[in-house]
Amino acid sequence: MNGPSNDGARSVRRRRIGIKDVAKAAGVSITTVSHALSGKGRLTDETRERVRRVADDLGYTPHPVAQSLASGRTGMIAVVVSLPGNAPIAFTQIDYYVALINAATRTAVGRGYALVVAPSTSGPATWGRLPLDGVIVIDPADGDPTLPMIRGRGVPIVFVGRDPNGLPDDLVVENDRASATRSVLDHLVDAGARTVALMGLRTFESFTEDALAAHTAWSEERGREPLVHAVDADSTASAGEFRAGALSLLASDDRPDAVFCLYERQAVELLAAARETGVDVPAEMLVATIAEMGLAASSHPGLTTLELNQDELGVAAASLLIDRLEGRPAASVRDVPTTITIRGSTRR
Amino acid sequence: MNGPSNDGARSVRRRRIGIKDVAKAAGVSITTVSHALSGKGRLTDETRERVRRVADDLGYTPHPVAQSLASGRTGMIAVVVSLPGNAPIAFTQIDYYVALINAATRTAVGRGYALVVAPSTSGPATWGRLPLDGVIVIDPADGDPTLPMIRGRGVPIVFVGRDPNGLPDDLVVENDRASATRSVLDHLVDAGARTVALMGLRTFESFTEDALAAHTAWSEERGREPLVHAVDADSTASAGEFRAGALSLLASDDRPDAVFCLYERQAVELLAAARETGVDVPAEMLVATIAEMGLAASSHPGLTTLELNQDELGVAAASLLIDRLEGRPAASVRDVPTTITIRGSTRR
DNA sequence: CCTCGCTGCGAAAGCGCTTGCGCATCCTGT
DNA sequence: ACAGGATGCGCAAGCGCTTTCGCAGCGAGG
Repeated sequence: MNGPSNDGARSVRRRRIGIKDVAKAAGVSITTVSHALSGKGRLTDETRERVRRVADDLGYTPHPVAQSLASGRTGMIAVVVSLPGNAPIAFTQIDYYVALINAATRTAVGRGYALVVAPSTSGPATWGRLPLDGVIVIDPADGDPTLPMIRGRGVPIVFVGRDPNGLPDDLVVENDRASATRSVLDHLVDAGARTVALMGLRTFESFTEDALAAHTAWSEERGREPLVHAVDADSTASAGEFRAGALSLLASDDRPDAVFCLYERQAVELLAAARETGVDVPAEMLVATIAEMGLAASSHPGLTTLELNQDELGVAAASLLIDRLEGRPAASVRDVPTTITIRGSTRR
Repeated sequence: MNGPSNDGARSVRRRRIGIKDVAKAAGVSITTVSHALSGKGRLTDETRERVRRVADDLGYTPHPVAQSLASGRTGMIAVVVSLPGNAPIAFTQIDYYVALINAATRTAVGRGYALVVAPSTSGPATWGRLPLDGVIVIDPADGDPTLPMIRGRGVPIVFVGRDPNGLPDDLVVENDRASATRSVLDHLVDAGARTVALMGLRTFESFTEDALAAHTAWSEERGREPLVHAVDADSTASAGEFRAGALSLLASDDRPDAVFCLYERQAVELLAAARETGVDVPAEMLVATIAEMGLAASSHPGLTTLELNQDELGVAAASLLIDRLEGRPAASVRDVPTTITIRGSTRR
């Protein structure tokens, strides 16, 4: 912590030391300095090493902005969660997003990129200024006003989950929702269910739509009427709305004996509502949901969950984007497998 | 969305349109375009307006990197939470940080800056590349290896909470912890407490130290031995460690009849431990803590909390930094008041 | 009629780096 | 001994903007 201090008069503001200073000190050209530090060019190991040492001694760090302008690459990628701004819950509260972003961050840093998290509510002030090589958009929502801004940047984008209004050649990382949904429904039947309902939200995201379609097809294959109970709200739904939806399901005439909730908070409220109205889970009703918030393990009974494998999604998204940035060929769509974690809510 | 498409061969990758294109299209020099768009220089309103329209029509957006290099300002500030990397809990889980950062983001964006959140674990890859005008460091921790890196950038820094190893002229936004601590202790006495203990952690942060000192002084003024019960862990403590500390406090010979916990999770565990060992809160023991995680309102009984007013801290931090960046004179330290929210845990 | 100040605009010099290419020098094979 | 390639390094042209400064043109004051 005791840097150089014998710099004569107390420096009003010491000029940043640049590549020219290093060149002068090492007695070489700036080209050579640049090459020495970047590992490019043709230099003897001795020169390379000497330049590096001089640079270190001087405490030289390249000016990132100049570097970016000259090279055309910034080494920065942004990740944004496309949640409605008025959501009663920030994406930081949702384990699913946090884990996914952490995994993406580790991957990006490991490959020499910095990853910044942009607030979902960022406007042009952010999207216009950020010097980005690429963007990861998580759960692109229909009608999100920031999506056109991001697309307008003209940088490569990887979507985690398909953009409902996207182009066919978008780069996408996602789960195979159809088969994931079917695997849950199958599990419920295996666990003894006769009628399996799907609980979602009225305003469908692409995600919800896929699950719905899969449920419909699955039901029809079994010659059953698809039983869907959609709560009248979008994904910004409050606990109260979920609770009301749960109570209405429990009170309905054709109450199903198994429910697959597409939202974890929905399942939690269903559990609470069931306890309140004296419906026993899992004896009278099986409940499964998708792991999002990390609430499933600690609810009573524990909730069987469909795991989307966020870590793998995050790694895949970052890898796909960086491969693309570096011109490496890669498939434009990557499917990440899902798994089911069985807990008390579907164990009789 | 239907840009010019008569560019001969199908554009392999359409060249970004730059200031030169706008200048050509508007029949002026690039200087004039720059001036027109930035509102500087001497131009007739008519020219200004015309250039703006042309720029819009062409869909021109200035290249942020070039802009930064030329102007020397990037319009970006970073915020980082200085939490140990091995913390069992991410800062995104802590309401206090999330609210603070949100407030800072709103303030920054409102003043034309983009604010990026850097992972606390970021290394040189991030800190070297990010083109930053300034940094906000939240809760600088003693020995955090990223702090020197950030200081090394040479950009202005605002600390939320004082850096234990900081310089006297650091820009700091903080609460007056001494008086805040005293106000809580006073409240506990008002609520009927006779002996008030302070529960903290063995490895002290500057925050903890201030509270400790205040508690000691306060106790001595009342002619009492200061009762401190420090849990043997740092702020990365797990629930189990907090629980063990709580049990040991409850079992001690000179069990206090009021406790001020410096960490909210600590208070939650104390409540649980008290229930378990048959100590009634608030009848036999009053408990107060600092609002961090948003758990206080929903515990049983509700926890009386000291509110640090995160929103105001965030706004103040961003404002202070930006004032400094823009050369506006400002005090280097800003105190944000605290408030106490009284709940069941101190209401007899 | 000449000077002066003001107005509207553009030329050009950077900002601090990266990189294509050219120029010596040296080594190798014949 | 000499051509030809390999090697080590530097020149200079950018990257796309901002900003200083200078240059005309013009109206007004003396």
